[in-house]
Amino acid sequence: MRTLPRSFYARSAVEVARGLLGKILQHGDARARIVETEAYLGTGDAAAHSARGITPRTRVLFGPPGHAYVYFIYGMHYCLNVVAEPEGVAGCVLIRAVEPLNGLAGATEGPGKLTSALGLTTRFDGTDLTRGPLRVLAPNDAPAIEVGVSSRIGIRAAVDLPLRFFIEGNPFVSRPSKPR
DNA sequence: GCTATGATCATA
DNA sequence: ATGATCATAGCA
Repeated sequence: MRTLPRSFYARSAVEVARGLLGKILQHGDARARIVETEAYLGTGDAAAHSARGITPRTRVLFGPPGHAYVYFIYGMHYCLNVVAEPEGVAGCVLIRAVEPLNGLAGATEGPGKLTSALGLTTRFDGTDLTRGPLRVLAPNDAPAIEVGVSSRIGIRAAVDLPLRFFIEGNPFVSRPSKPR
């Protein structure tokens, strides 16, 4: 299996979100298939962390693509994102659900759950996904995938934008069809 | 410095 | 509907 090159990430958040479906998320020996993602745009997206400019937390969103953006939320959960767009342009993809392949304990459907199962914390914030222990790989035998689209989950702003992507029919998708 | 709030999840 | 539980951001 081949590690995705940085050029894969240097595209729009929407393209990266779709492209990430079916790819393999690897942390050490643990591997899982990405089955659900959400795109967050750098500009014109009130729901994105980057919407109000660069802060110490969001600076990685404006940096080079192919890096991890991990943040802590609700006092309990970590969320894993992948930085997209060329350097200088904000934009990221939230990994919402993965399908466990090996070396994984616990549920992985839902952003808080998968980071818990993979052992991801803010320690991985800003790490390079093209090298190091946390990577995204392209499977050798890419199965045919039907991509479903819906509005994003768990946000207040820009609820109507169709920026959530998932593998149609995959049982590990956190929410089968259209949310509220 | 202080405080409101949130890209969640499990439970009732 | 609510609670667990805390980093971040915005303001003073």
